[in-house]
Amino acid sequence: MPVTLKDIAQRVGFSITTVSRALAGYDDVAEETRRKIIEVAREMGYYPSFTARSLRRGRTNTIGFVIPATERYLSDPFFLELLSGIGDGTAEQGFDLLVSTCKPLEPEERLTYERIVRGRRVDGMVVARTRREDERISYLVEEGFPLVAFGRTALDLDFPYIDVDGEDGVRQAMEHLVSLGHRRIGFISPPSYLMFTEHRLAGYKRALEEHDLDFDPALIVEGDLTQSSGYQMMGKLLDLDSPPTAVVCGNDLMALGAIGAAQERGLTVGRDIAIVGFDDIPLAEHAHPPLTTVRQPIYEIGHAICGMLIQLIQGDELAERHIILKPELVIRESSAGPERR
Amino acid sequence: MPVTLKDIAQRVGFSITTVSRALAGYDDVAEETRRKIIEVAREMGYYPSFTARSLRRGRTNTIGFVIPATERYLSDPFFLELLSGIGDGTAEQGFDLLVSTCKPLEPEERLTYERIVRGRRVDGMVVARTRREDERISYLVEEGFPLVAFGRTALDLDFPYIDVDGEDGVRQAMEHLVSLGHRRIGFISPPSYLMFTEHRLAGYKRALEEHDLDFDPALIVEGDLTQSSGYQMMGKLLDLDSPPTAVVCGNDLMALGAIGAAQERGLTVGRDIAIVGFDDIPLAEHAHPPLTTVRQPIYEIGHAICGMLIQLIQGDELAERHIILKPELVIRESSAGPERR
DNA sequence: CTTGACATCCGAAACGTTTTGGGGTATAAT
DNA sequence: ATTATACCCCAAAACGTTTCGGATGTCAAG
Repeated sequence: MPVTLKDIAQRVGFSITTVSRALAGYDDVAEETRRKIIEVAREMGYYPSFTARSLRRGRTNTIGFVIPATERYLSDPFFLELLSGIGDGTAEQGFDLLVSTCKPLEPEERLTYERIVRGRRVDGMVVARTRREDERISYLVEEGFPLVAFGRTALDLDFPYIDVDGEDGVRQAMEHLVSLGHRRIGFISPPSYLMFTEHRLAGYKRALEEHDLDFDPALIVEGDLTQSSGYQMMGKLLDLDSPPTAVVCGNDLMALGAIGAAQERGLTVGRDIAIVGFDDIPLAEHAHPPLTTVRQPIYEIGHAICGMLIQLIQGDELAERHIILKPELVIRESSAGPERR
Repeated sequence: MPVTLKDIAQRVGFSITTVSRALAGYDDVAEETRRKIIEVAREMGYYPSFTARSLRRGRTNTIGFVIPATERYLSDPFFLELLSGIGDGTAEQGFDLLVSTCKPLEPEERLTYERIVRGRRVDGMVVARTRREDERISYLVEEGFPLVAFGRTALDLDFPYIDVDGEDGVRQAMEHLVSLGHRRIGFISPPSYLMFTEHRLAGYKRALEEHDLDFDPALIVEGDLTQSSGYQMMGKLLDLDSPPTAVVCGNDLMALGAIGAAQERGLTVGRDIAIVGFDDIPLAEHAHPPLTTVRQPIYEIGHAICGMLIQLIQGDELAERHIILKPELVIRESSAGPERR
């Protein structure tokens, strides 16, 4: 029972074409007629049918985003912040956002993408948490489907992305720790299949080299980006015969877990041990102690990705197809020198 | 250039109708023909057009969810968990999920709903964080649009919802604190326009009465559900001439902020002061100290809401239109008696 | 009086699917 | 030989837009 163009046409006594063109603002309809049509349309509560319009135009004005949910209880605020950046970006341009969640790396992930892409459900996709060999990206590129990614890959494919220079970020964190006097610095790494792991690890290693510090494999442990894995991995590091005096974590959530583990062993974080995160999620600032971390502007990146994607969809050329942002070290109280001990 | 039924029809030499019916599994097409059609369809990579199908069927197989984002940097893991519950629920039933974010209470919120509902963009809506006079719900009910809410309202309207018994939850928390020996208990309230605030506050007041404790308005402060407001409000409580020995918070995020504020003043949470949250987000368990909180099964509720909504959309009757779940108090280390001081 | 220009309007096709209401052709029953 | 009965197939309409290519009427210029 929704009102259609036909209903309006009948009521005003003009054709469907004229009604459509009047509402669309074409200049080949008389002012008088347009006024009348607009009035009746409003009066009858007309609202164009999204599906009919999409079918005709061959565009859905919708973009898709599949959240790679590693756990059942998706908890990383990273995604929420990214989501709100993307959401605001789409809304501003009159687009909608289709969201799915899907476990990464599983065959069902491919099916999710196929369903969305092949069904022409959306006009473009956002891909986040890129992987070294990212099947999602190779699939989309192969299909010639518009996408913009948050992150790079190791693939030899050209696709538009925004990324943060993780190597530089971790290097900054390391500089900071070294300047505080730390010599044994641990690293709680993200899963190795993720592309940014490689960058962050490279930053860690480069900083060691630059300061002539030994590389000790025992100081590198791999978590899965959850708080509880940060907690566990920190436990492992602290149980070493010669534990680190500072630890850099692959993301803030793991850093929060690491803080918990350290505190549980009676250590005062920021005095007895330094802990640094990555992301600067809202929780970091208000953690206890406030977390020193490498800030990446997640919301802004989501917003910018949206802008690029919509440009692509509209057939425009992108001014920059590859954007790499420098992150910023935010020093708070979770990091301090070992000498205070 | 996507493959359509027409393309297949041309290739196999049957009509579009027959191709459609073969693929849809009707029994009035010969086995031999069906085999052939299915084979060719797969070979050509046929995938039905979502828009065409939606237009014809008058259904989009999509449900909508507008996240009421109070801040720019949406950070409450509550929504992420709810989102994954809803997302999994929709995916399981072959539905899609359309997500928007919108500041609550602003006129633009109404427009967002209108755009989605009037454009017949989705088949039903999920409404979360219900308010006392919830304009979103009155609008949807008025339009006769399918919805299921997470939470009740003060409106005299019948609509399906799932809610958690917040009064009972806070009462349980209070029982726990009183049994530990606390007599001055503070309450960091959620914003008063939210419906669940009323319930949780009622639980607080009822517990006071049941234990003949004085009601002191100074012990009630109102936050906005963010961590930083929890931090600020806790500061206010601790600055009182006679500060509380225990504090119940309207949600976990505020509780985490409250913990930070207490610790900053040199208090050991769980010994010098007891703090209790509400929600049991993943962060709560791994907080330092682990947070005593009232658990509501957010993911499961999201999942169940989805199930109800899809039933409604399919025209089925709901077994239960109003579900109220009892929450469960999870006792961890952030709460202990005042006597240890 | 014809021509052209301009201002308004509209029929019909198209987007890709689903469904309705048959139609044709065998084979089996009468 | 006729009728019934499966069985298999299809044309056409419909969902609600947008757009292409005119059609019509008016009026001024030639």
